[in-house]
Amino acid sequence: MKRTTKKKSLNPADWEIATLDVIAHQGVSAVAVENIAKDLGVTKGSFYWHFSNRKDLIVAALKRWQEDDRAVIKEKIWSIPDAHERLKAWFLLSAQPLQSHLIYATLLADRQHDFVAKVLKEVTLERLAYLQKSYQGIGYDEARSKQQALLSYSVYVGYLHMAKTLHGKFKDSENIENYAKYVASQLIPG
Amino acid sequence: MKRTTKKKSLNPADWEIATLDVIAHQGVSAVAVENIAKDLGVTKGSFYWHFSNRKDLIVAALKRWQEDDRAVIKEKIWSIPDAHERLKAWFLLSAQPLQSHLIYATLLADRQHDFVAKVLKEVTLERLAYLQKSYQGIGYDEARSKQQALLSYSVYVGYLHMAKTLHGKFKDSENIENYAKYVASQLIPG
DNA sequence: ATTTGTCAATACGCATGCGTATGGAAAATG
DNA sequence: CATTTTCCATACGCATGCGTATTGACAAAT
Repeated sequence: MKRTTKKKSLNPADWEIATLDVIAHQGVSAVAVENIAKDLGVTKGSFYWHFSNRKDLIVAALKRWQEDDRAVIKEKIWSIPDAHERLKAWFLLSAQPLQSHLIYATLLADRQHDFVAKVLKEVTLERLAYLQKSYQGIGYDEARSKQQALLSYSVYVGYLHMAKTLHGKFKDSENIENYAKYVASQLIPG
Repeated sequence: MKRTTKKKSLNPADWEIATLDVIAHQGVSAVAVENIAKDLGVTKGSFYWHFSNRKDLIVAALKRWQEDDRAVIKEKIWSIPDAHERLKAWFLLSAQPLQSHLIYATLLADRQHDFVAKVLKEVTLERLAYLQKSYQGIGYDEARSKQQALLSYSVYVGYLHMAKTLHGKFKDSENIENYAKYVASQLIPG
């Protein structure tokens, strides 16, 4: 995955983006300084000018992911005023092949590292909170909307893994579309 | 985690069990020959007498897990004749703190290794099949029971991750019991 | 034009962890 | 008993990958 060398000089963001690419497809433990350097067309001499060590790189990359994800949710989900429609939009978004989902799925895998666990917990709680709020918006009381949010979010997480585990028996978009509709019909009343 | 030295000599099964313990709590990539040897109170000189290499050990351990899990399902789930009750029993079993679930969750994480992916796919398809069969047993047609099985199984997988990710905000068994009942009520008709 | 700052190449040290080679002790076998 | 088998310890080679040290090239500033 060589980059087109349109820029003469790298900045931290370049490294973070390349790192997220590795995380999305191979997981955190596959983040190797020298390999990413090769992807970027340089050697690690460059890396240690921009970052102090490997952990710093990963933390910075995850922060970037977290912020980007937050922005997408804000724009694509919270812009929808009606709670019912908002929930439907969320389920639809969840089934879309975005890198953000891949990253989330691999982070679930690499929880051993405490800095991963930290980000993961933050993101998860945040997402549960807005799901819960949406369910309250369609009339569920607090306790029920909490449970329902957890249930719906579990479906999301589970789906991510199913998609990876069963790839081949699953990926054709016809079925996915169907399934997404079915899930929404089961988890959103009315 | 030192073993009580009641036995003078080790066999492959001892290594496999110790390996599953590591996998359950730290993942496949944490399986290090020398560490497990230390857990068992020997050195790796012993290991390479019983196994040819690290991969063989992991594959053997996973095979053991797969067979044990199959046995549990056969005994605790398929022994129930009524499909409705059987599904309820499955949801209950899923919420129980068994090592088998931990292992499954970490395997989802360590899919990079193709031998892990292989086992994972087998087990998942098998479980989906019996879930589907149970849903057909309560009257769902084939297409619907397939989707419903996928949905229910996603909830299971998602729950495993939620439990780990949110541990602390989640673990008290009162809530888990409640949540399990709620999930069952949502995913089993009647 | 010289100096300074920015970015990168190369070479090295070092830890980890797999696999091998070899030898030894204890138990089974004759 | 002697000898073979079984099981394990020790010591080594080797690859990978992180981090450091040193040097260099090119651009911007003065």
